[in-house]
Amino acid sequence: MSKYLVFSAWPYINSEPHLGTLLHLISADYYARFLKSMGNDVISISGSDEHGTPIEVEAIKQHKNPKELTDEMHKRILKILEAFSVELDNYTRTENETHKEFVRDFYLQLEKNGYIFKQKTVQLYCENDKLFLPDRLVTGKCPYCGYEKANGDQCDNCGRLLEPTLLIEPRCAICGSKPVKKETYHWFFDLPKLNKEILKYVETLDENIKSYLKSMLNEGLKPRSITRDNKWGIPAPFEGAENKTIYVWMEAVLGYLSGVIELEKKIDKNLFETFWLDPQTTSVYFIGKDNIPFHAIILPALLMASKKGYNLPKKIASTEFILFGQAKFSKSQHIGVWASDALSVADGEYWRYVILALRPERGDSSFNWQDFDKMVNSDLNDKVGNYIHRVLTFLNERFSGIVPPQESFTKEDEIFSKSMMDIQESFIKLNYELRIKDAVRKFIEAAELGNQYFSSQEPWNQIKSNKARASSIIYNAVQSIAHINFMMYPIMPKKATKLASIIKLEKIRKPEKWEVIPSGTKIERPTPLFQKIVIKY
RNA sequence: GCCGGGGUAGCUCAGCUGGUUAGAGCGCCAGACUCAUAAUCUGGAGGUCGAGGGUUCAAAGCCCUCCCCCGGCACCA
Repeated sequence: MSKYLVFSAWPYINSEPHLGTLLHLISADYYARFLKSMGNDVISISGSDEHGTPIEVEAIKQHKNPKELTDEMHKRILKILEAFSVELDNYTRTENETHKEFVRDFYLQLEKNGYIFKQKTVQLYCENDKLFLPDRLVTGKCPYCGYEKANGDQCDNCGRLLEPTLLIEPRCAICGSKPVKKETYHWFFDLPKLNKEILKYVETLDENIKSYLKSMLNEGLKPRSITRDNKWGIPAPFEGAENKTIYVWMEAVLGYLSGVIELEKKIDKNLFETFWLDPQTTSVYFIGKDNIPFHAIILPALLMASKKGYNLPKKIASTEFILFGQAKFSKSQHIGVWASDALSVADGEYWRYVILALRPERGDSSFNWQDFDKMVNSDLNDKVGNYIHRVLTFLNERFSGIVPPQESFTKEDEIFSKSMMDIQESFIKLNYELRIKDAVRKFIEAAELGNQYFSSQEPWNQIKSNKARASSIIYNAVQSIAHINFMMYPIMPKKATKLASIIKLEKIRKPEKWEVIPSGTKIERPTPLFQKIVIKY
């Protein structure tokens, strides 16, 4: 038994999450469940990331104050997570008091340790909206190509990187008025001071993570600003920073720590020290590739600078993007699948399977409705669902639902049970290697194997002439369902729990041997676990 | 521009420390079976592995050139 901290990137809740956001939450939930079913000691954490300018902007658009907006959004997310069976040990939000307090103390500690300094900067300010404008919220004419709608950070027409101050006729992207240049002070995290340690740490990470960081590390680490001039956020605790907040990114990542403290308070157990400070703990972060620099450089650097001995991220399970057909998910162009749309088409657990089976672990993967149809109706319903159903129905019809004894053990039975155990073992191994997509495939393979065995052994013929043989076949088939149930659990926990109750399993744990359900067990009459769905596309 | 990832059967992808006739799933075609939600099982067709050159006894895999797609390049979360 080992200790694990399982994290999902915190969704930024300025809008409804789409499949890409759900991917990390579902992956983390999947992984935490897998680890628990293996008997490990696991804490899983995530939460709503709710501060910062984009939320303020969204609130202005909706004529609300930011807190109202995020209260609403957080509630919506909780419902969505429930619908997708995501039950982390603590799904919280960055507005919680424990978090805010932890962040303030944390940065004061960093200041004390000499990693914070103050510097003057010039930024564009919108007097109408009373906001310092992030680069992206400034539009204007591109100085290179003359494109009228260039953003402050990049021109979408010619692709060149820009500075907002370079734009000709800059405008506030929110109200369109002309921003003014304004001097301000900001506090910076002295990243270069940790250059050596970071380089050493990065060496411990996977190759693909390293390659993402290459250009950043080659250029050398630069100080990173940690304050912002907006209102909606955690007040910066530094002297003279009264009107400033902590930059959302720099505080949201600390939620991985504060989330454990908050959980600890709720259940009154010493979790924070035993997990965050014990080097034996393995931490796993499920994030998108866009988040790699923050989790592989900034977060570890912050943890180092605190000098508290916190565990640095051990495994960063980053994924590429899920594309919608050929196109990237896009809010503005309404490309993609959003949580509530997804739920109106199919049960959240079907989506869990589809999302995990598509997990873009190597390259971008693309989603289309034809494949979705096939995955739900063929993989889930026809292969897995029908295998379970045909076996349990046969058991009910011919054996009154009582698991028969194993009266013979043929060569075929041996091959079948061994192959099933092998599949289970590789399922486990792949999961520990974080090759979740392949592990999920094993679950389907298990059902295929079951169908092959059942079809080739023909218990419906055997029962006419050789009831003892039929007994053994059904006995083996029932055992295989228990193994499939174990693999199903992290993928579709509610379905698996329902199945477990049908086959009279109290707890879903890794089966150590072939027999899980002893002869003589009375099994309920099954109802189909899955239904086909009709999709119009 | 710089860095990185990708371009493999109709579709989604695996294979990529070079080595038997390039794989899987779906789709398609044919057959088997009837316990089961017309579900399942078996077999088959189908690819000049983005283009061109090179290294090698041997390349999808290594090197060079080029084309296409995607992402990052730090105050966007």
